Amino acid sequence: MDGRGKLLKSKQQADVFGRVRKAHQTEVAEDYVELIADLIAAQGEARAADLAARLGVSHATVTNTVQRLIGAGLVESRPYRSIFLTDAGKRLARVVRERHLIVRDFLVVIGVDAETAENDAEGIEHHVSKETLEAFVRMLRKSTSEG
Amino acid sequence: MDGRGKLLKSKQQADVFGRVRKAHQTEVAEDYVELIADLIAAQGEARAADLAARLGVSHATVTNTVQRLIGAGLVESRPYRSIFLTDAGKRLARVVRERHLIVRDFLVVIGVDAETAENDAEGIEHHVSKETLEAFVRMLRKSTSEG
DNA sequence: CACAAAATTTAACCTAGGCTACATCTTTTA
DNA sequence: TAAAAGATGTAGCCTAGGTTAAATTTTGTG
Repeated sequence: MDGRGKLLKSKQQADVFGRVRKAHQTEVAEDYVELIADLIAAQGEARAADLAARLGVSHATVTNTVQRLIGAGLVESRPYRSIFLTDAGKRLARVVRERHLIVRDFLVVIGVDAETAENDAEGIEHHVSKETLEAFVRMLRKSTSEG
Repeated sequence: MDGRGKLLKSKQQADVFGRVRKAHQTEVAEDYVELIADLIAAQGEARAADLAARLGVSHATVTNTVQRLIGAGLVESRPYRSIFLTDAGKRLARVVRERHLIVRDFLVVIGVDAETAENDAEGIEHHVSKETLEAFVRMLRKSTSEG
């Protein structure tokens, strides 16, 4: 417990915050794509109304965001029709889903209850680097081989 | 590895996303307050220019945000003078700093290198619930008593 | 002490991501 | 099949958090 030690250099610290800001910009895209994939898997299609209900936002907000995701090449949709993932969207969804499950299962393994793990994973997952995710996987494997 | 199982109920899932959105709104406040406290501790005062350099944003952005934090009762400042924390701001800074250190040290303990731990902690810390933080502390204690 | 440099404020603008209200299209059903 | 219900789109608005450029205040120095 040595505390934080000396301050980082300004530029270094600015890079850290910059990365976090950048992560924020991708979070919404990741959440939508993940949710669209889940809905398609569970119900055969993803409707804007379902997304709105599950995200807890208005359908107008969903329309806005879906337009941006179309622009980003992650999603396809024709007026008044349901929403599909492009190949890029499907790839992203797969990555996001795997990461989500790893974070959630990791939290459970260290003693967090299942519901809290699900909740916290939703916020944490977007900020977990490749290295940290690998550390999570190692812990998961260890717990499996032990228990 | 059972996957995610059935979909959550819409309302339940909306609550999860709602919590994450709410966390986002507090992140900037937490980052500023934490940084202001660090700067005061290290340099005796917190200037807008320092905040801007360390956050990697323009000084105009800092001015905007500081105005909002003043409105939120976390920060005090007179025109052209440096920035201080209110009592509420100091309390928040203490909580945020402790949580940050726990997350960072926890990541190190599970095998993440120090620099990545510092980077990821900055993003993760805002999304860690009390329960998960307690699980982190337990792991930290275990590693201390073991190693 | 005046003036240049540095810091801060202000103004005008942008995007993301929210909202409500209203218009329009689709689907269901009487 | 026509009207009601439900889903989607559109318009106009808001806040947070960014930007650059120009104005102002403070500070440091010749």
